[in-house]
Amino acid sequence: MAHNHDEKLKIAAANMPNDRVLFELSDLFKVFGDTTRMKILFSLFEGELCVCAIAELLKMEQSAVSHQLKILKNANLVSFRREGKTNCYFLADEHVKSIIAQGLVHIEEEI
Amino acid sequence: MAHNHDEKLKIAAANMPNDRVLFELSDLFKVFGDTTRMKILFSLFEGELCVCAIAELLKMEQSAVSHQLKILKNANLVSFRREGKTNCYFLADEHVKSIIAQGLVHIEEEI
DNA sequence: TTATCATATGAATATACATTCATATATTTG
DNA sequence: CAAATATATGAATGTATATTCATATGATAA
Repeated sequence: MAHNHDEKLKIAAANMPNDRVLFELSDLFKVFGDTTRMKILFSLFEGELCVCAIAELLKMEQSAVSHQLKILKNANLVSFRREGKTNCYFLADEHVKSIIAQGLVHIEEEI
Repeated sequence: MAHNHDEKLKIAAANMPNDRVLFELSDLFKVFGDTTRMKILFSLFEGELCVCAIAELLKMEQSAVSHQLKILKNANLVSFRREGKTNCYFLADEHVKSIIAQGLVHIEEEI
């Protein structure tokens, strides 16, 4: 036990969210932390798209896109509706854009 | 080439950010996507802390904390100042809180 | 029903990464 | 200077995960 910082530690500890919140928060951001998923989200900014359209746009295999869409769906970032043989995916709500917008502000401020 | 979705694809493609932005964005969110780093960020919400204080608070090895602080520093989420033998880390700017706040809004809205 | 199209999914693989361990660096104190 | 303290860092390891491949499911059309 080296130098003392009990006061500051108490304050920091008192303001630390519980584990559930910490896990859910980092799990949420983890979903944004992948280029493929980020591309998928941006592709849905202007409206819904079916899986094969996304795959064509990103030049990726349909399977890979489906796997990532599942992750996005589990995180409540996208939803979909069935239309005949296709599944049309769309952004689940406006938070998605808000969160990305905050990220954009940050990266655009680096000199 | 199955059914047609050229119109929607054009719109989506036109609004897709360039690769640099996509990479920087997902790289930024990736940094938030880890429980340890999230804890470190929250521990700095009320003010600066030295490395050993963070390690003590999180009950983690100093080395692990240092490694994660480096990642946070590279992402411009934290800065530090030298004070004698210790390094005092603090949040780099208010974006950090804004981004986390947006994430909190999202996870708290799940029913 | 059979064939086709659109999507989902399990298993396998390759890569990314968080933590640990050992050690290096830097500052202060004796 | 040597010893102690605070931190940083490279290498190794184990785990998480993105993609691919093969295949299953589900809907429509012939």
